[in-house]
Amino acid sequence: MSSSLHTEDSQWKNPSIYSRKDKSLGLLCSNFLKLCDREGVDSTIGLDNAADQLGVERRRIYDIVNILESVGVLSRKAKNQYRWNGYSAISKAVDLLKKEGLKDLSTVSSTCRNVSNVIACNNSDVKEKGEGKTAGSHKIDNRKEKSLMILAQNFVKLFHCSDVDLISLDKAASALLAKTRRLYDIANVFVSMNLIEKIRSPDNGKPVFRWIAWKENLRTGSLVSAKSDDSTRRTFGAEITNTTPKRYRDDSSSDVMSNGQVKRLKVSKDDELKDKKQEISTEQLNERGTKDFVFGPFGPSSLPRSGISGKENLKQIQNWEDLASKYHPQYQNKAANELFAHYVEAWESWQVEAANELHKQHEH
DNA sequence: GGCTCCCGCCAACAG
DNA sequence: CTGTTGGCGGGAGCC
Repeated sequence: MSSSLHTEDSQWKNPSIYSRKDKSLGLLCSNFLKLCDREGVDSTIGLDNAADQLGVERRRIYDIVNILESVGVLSRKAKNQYRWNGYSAISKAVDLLKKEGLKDLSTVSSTCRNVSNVIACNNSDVKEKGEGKTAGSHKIDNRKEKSLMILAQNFVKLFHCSDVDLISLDKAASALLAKTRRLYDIANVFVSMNLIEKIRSPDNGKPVFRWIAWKENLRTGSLVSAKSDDSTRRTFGAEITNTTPKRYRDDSSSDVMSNGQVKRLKVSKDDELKDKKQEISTEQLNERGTKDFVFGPFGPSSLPRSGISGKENLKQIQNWEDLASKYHPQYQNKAANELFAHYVEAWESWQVEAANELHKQHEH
């Protein structure tokens, strides 16, 4: 108790070493996934427990859970209870999302014209939730529309329903009528799941994201973070002493799970960036013994948009975009900025328009 | 200096 | 009402 050997050797204990990276959503997500995955079948995740195990506030768990739910790995069972669906659920969910997105595209609404806007608009229509409420047609949950889950789903659609491979958060934000800040959260989680990756635009070095899970031929995924032996995980768990002990559940912690094995792995700080997805092995995750992780029904044969040569074109166009981005800083005043914005929007618009055309005549 | 994005306030929502 | 969820943006860390 009072034996506080306060010497200067306690490096990881020194509050001045604090790095916000140690608390990033992505890292937390990795740990959370580990937590979930180690449980066998019938794994029910308790938010309190999870927060406790990971040494973070509940608030952060909500963020992660919502995003994870958007791609199906989790689903809400009850208050404070989530069910772990496994990684195999992702392809299904994404597939569905893609279908949804494409459908929305074909039924172009009046004002919504390009992919982004269609996606952004489509959640403003009715939810068709059976017949629960009698004449309960008041203003639709504005709150719900803006939820992280919906936004995350739309973000996914953006990748799968448009021809662009590289998407900057900036663009995505304006496309989805959302705040960029929120997309950072989502992107970080997806990155930690290896669904997408962040790369730099060659010219300007502006970060953009690209979908990398189960690409063309390799049908296994990624999600390396789930298990694997990569010891690049940062310290975490019960070691975060400086994590504002503000509002945790009391110590009586009824450990639902066996005992937290999420203890610190003790690794050096900077090396996680090295091994990105790079090598996506065929297995390395299905060691749980269950039928998890199948990733079957997701082939390259999607995108009915028969863009044979169009694809090439669009690739080309992307360069233009990058080019445009590069020039962005040149515009100083507001007017010019808006002009630029218009330009970008126009670019997106016509691109999609073309896709739509193909779509239509493909329909017949 | 701009890009990232953690933190936690506090308002909806559920019980 | 209390407790749970989670939008939201201030502002600080990081490049």
